[in-house]
Amino acid sequence: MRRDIFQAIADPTRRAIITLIALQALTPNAIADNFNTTRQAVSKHLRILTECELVKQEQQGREIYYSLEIEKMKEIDKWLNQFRKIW
Amino acid sequence: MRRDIFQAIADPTRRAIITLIALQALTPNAIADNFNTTRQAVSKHLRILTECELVKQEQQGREIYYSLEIEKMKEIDKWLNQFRKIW
DNA sequence: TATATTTGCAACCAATTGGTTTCGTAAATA
DNA sequence: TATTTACGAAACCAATTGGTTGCAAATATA
Repeated sequence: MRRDIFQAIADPTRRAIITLIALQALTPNAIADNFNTTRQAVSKHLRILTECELVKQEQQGREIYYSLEIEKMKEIDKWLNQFRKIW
Repeated sequence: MRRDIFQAIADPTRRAIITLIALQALTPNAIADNFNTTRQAVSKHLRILTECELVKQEQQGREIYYSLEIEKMKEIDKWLNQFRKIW
């Protein structure tokens, strides 16, 4: 299964999740509350984000807090570098 | 049909095409020669890239030269800005 | 004029996607 | 202990994707 950061940010809901958890760690339910979607749908997005290491988890009792692996975002920035020489 | 720049760069072949035509305008056949794919497949990728205005065409006789709309690439950079405040 | 080349476009196909429903498990609470 | 809550995972579904084949139009060449 192809799973890279560019595919991860292709989905608008995932981009919104990324923006959301960039500021603070949130549980799947808390994330779902911010969108017009179900907890399960968010869960699937989180799995994809986890698989490409864009997101890290922290278990706290029965809750799991998700937050952004900000370092990974720099990979997009790195890819853009080749175009910075032009623009 | 959803068609934005993030979805456009999700495909690795399209990213390679973008890199290729960033330096020089090329025809679909010339682009296809660079990959292990057919002219028609490249053509479909070019259509997607054109639809989200990442690519511009220039007709020259029966040939069509495709080149990168470099300004559009800045939209990705713009989206990354919100994370630059953090990293 | 007849033929070859370059291309876009439509039809089709298998694989993947985003989503839902359902289920099982683990932790908190009554 | 029984119930509720939070969650991941699996099965399933419709829509989309990347790719192919085939064709028609336009330009170049013999």
